[in-house]
Amino acid sequence: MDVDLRKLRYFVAVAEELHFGRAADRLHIAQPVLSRQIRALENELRAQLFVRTKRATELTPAGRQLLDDARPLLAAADATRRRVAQAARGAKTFTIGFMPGLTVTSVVRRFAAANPELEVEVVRTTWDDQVEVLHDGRVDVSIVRLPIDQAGLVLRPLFEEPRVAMVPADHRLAGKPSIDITDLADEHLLQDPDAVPEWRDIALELRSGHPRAVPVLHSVEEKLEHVAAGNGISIVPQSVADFYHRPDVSTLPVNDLAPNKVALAWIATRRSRLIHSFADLATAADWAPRPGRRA
Amino acid sequence: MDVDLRKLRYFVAVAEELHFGRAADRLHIAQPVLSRQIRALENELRAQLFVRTKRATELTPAGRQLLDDARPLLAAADATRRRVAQAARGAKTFTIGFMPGLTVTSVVRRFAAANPELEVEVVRTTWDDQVEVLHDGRVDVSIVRLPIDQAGLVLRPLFEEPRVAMVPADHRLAGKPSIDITDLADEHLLQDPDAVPEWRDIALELRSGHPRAVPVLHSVEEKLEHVAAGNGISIVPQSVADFYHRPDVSTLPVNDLAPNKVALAWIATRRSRLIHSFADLATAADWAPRPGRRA
DNA sequence: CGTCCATAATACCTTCAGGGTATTACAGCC
DNA sequence: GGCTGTAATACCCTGAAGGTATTATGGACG
Repeated sequence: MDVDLRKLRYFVAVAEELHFGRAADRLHIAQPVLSRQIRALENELRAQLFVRTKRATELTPAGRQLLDDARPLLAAADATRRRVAQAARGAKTFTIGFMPGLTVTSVVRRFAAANPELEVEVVRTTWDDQVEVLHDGRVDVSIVRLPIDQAGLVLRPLFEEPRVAMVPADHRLAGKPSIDITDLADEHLLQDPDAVPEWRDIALELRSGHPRAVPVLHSVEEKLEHVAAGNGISIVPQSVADFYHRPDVSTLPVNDLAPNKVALAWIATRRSRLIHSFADLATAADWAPRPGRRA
Repeated sequence: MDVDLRKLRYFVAVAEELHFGRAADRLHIAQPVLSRQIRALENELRAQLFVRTKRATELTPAGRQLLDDARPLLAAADATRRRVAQAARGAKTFTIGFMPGLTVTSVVRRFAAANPELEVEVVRTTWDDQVEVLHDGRVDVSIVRLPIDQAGLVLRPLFEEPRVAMVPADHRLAGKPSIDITDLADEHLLQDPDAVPEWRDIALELRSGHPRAVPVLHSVEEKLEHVAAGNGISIVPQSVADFYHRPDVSTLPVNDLAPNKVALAWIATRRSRLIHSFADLATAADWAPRPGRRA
């Protein structure tokens, strides 16, 4: 009658690997078991999920539909476990995620004061997991930097802030009062080009057909390390530049760069007095960037 | 590792019945099995879900949290099954729910014309299931009458329409050009008083402390049957009155009655080109009530 | 106060799903 | 034609989920 979440997890692994053997390794089970479980799932759902040719494994339309649905479903199940565990621990906690550079202390302090029975936690997120932490229940609300995948979320805009370029201190542009985005056309950007469409559209290295590889960087610190080492430049929100200041990296205001939008996000299916009261506090708060250390 | 949806369903049954025996009956399993499964669930989650005194069964805080999460989770699982089954059937269908009185044909026709590869279905909903059909995947979008439980949904307002009173044709007020809500203070209303707060706040029968029972009515037709039989009166949106017209029931415009709001709703976690294109069509459509047959 | 009743838990059995290993079937490649 | 990579098949074993019979226990009641 009910789908089995274990089988769903198996299915997602196979759908992502498109290879039974590798998926089985990832799941730490034997390959024949996985084959059998997927077969069973297909029977239960009365739907073929994969086309297995001897040489390749592909998703059917039904499989694609299931993959779309299975991921949020599994995330919701994880979130449920987390929330129950927390409720059982007795101590009611409320966890707030936030992206680097954002200063949440004042809002958090006011929220904690208004809810003294609550244990209020904060979690620093990254680009990769700022949405994930919401879906899997690690945080109750998260202060995110747009753009994000908004599916299943409620967003409340908080403020906008300019974005600036971070270059090595000995860079030819370092020290200029401001630059145009076109000045960066022949630079190497240490992040996903889509995050800065203004640069992507003019970048020489992308037009040359030989884009340089972008290392996978999960934190601002790592990114700055690469900038300082002269491996490239980076575009970050003003507050990030202010917060993660280091002498061997210079900050440059850039004209014609759309500001970064910051919003509060939470799961649309959840309805909680606490979430709404936090949202109201956050909306009312003064998010003006603190005076930068650069000044 | 993963929670078992079967156990979750069992849990919900027990949480709703607060009685292992009755819950077991409802689930068509033996009571000891149910006791054991709930125990197992409690162990897996490392959380006590019920306090079992010899005489009563109560939810713990963790149990309440789980109940809140389990219901949408199970609904999402159902919806997944439905959508996969549909995708497997090959014929891509798009299903639109709508409440009584609403005329969706023109929008549906235009949507079907714009998506000829699609099989477009319509489903009439009721007050009870207009939200449920969205959560369990029976429809892709639904045209709902507010107020509804908006958790997990995206709403797009479409239009508003006045509400009118339906009374027996031989009622003392029948035939009046219009009445005030106060004229109905000593009438019996055949619906949930909270649906018409203007009446609830003045109703004599509610102030007397001896409210008459409201029969459980699932369709407009049943409601009108009761009205015609003289068992009470009913407040409905104008378009419902126009559509379900019968000679032994009269329609009365009522002053000081907030209009009924109609909106398009869909599941917040879903992101589909089709849903958005339907939403745009629906927003652009002319929803002005058709000329009533009463005229 | 003893008996009965209602209710959940315990004991014990049976079946079958899910895990494992060994092996086979089959397509492509050298 | 043998070799390799890949999924499926065959077969076994364990444990979870279902069932029935019974027990423990607190409340109701004569």
